[in-house]
Amino acid sequence: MAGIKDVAQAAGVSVATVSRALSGRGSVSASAQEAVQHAAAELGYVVSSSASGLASGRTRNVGVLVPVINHWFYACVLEGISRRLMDEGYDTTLYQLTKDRGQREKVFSDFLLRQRVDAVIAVNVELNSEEVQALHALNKPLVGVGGPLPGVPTLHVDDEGISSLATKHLISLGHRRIGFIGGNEETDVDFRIPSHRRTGYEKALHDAGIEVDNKLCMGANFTMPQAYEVAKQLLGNPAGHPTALLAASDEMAIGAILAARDLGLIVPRDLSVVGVDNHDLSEMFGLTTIEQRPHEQGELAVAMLLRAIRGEEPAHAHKVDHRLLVRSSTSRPIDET
Amino acid sequence: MAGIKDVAQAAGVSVATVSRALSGRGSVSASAQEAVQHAAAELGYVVSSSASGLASGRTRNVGVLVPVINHWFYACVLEGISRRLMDEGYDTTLYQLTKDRGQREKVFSDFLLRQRVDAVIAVNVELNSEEVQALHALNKPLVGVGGPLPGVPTLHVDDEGISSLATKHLISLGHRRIGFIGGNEETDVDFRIPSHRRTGYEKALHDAGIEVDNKLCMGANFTMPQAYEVAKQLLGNPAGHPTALLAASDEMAIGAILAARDLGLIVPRDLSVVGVDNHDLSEMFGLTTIEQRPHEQGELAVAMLLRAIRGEEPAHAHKVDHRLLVRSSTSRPIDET
DNA sequence: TTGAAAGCGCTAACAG
DNA sequence: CTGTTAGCGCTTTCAA
Repeated sequence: MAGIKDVAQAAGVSVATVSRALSGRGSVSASAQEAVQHAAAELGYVVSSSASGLASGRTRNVGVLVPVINHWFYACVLEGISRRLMDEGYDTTLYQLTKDRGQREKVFSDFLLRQRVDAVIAVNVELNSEEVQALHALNKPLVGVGGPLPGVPTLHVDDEGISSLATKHLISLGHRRIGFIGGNEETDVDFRIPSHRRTGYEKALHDAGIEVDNKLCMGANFTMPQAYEVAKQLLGNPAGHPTALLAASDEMAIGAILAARDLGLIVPRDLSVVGVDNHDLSEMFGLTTIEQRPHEQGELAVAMLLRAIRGEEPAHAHKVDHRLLVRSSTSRPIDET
Repeated sequence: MAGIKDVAQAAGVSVATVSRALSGRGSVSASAQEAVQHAAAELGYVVSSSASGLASGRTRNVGVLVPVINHWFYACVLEGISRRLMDEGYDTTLYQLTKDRGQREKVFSDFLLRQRVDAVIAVNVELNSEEVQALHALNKPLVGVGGPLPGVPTLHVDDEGISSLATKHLISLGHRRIGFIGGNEETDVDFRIPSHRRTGYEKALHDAGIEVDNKLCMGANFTMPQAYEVAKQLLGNPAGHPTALLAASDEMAIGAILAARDLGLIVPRDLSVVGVDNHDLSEMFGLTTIEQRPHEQGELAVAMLLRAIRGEEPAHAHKVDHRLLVRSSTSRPIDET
């Protein structure tokens, strides 16, 4: 392993100049710059992150906190984050937080605080103020994705606006009996995303003078299989089923479509379905949905973080755009006159 | 930030003793051990990974190379890896390799070589011998998941055996015209997993004295939507369709089931379908499949790596078990006598 | 713009 | 079992 000294020697300059030339900090003459670059390439020299980190306090590494990886949203955000970070020459260190309190404390005390990272991105993990404080005290910038964190710049979609928009789409088509498949306690722990989505749904109904019917609202765990089960109950009700259904995620919406099919209902003739996400599978099912772009959210989070790391004006909480994508799973309800 | 000196002072011992007590290397009296532990907890002391890494050459960090994250298999493997690594006190640093050659070289020259990691796990990325050499030269243990790497301990399922088993299952039910949905050039780049799966399928047919019919073999990109399209072509053929279908992944198998349904075919009456994976969605579709457990593969890979890091006898290439899970998507073919 | 030199915080001989 | 001390390889004053 070539060290900085070897490069200095080969380039005929001091180690200080090599350091400056390679890091871009401090000024270096064009000739020295060139010589160093050349020598470094020749020797295959790469700075040691430990040594550089120890001396400078900067690690060029960002910690990313996620609750799960095997889930469309998180995987996409993660891809966006790691891609952008790599472009900027940063490493991505992954911390998967489980429900286990002990493990979570350990992540904070043993992992994050061991100074391996310059900054942290929390994806849908609700940090308590102590945790936020701890990072703050270490002067580690923190950006949140997916839910507002007190005093932390955060990136998130407008969950209420999303479900309100979806509901309005159905109402504007003429639907009055609109069902809702949201989250359950289990999925509502961190940011109450399901709750917010339900609120938007209810608001839109209210605004249209439609009463909320709790019997039309079901909870599931954001997976296709569970939404399938739940939708079957909703749609199989002999007292009559809703003419439209809003699901808090595309995967659940697809589960509902499959449930409808298995009951012999034609979508959208007998049932309109709207989801949220614009998941990779939604096009295949002709699913009308509200698009959110998790990759972009990840990339934006990195951009915000870099500003903070570089000490530029801190970006503030920030809503991510969403838009209605109308496909073939929604239409006017059957005229029952 | 409390440093090792503060702890030493508080515990009334030398920094060397603190280091020994906290790292478990070298012997420390019970009383000193206790005093150090106490002082460290009191002061909220955590070793600086940069300083420790610089002094010892060990970083307690493992680099993981993956081609994508947003895919069931990779996400599961990643979850398994990061969970086990965290249990062992290691961090997980993620490197997402794109097809871009330049970026890939950069990962090697700039990222891995900057000594941030103690070892590397490559998940379905085919490293060339130079890359393997580079890691070897740096004395960084390397473990592969998902494909044999020359001279590298690797964990992988027996792709040929898997598809052979699946095919035999169909043959034993009485099927003779068995279609196959495999990968395409795009998905075959790294380890030719699709090719191996096709080979197993063909072998099983041969063994049963059935000729391979290329018209029954289609390629797709391992996604549900594309498999849906491809299956439609296969099943819609007016000259007659196969009575059974083997897909190289569960997602593709589900795409085929949906295609069959949309053509009015009943699974398994008119068409038996087998997949590979035991994906989260497979149960919901009653899909008969060959199970592979990616979480376990990730965990096993970590175990192998830790042996190498600790200098124990190197684990060798290793096949992961698979098993046939019969559900309701396969049955005897209709008796057409 | 450059070089000399003092650390960064820890580990690992080494000596006791 | 414990303390002393010399680095680990770089960054960053400081002075030139």
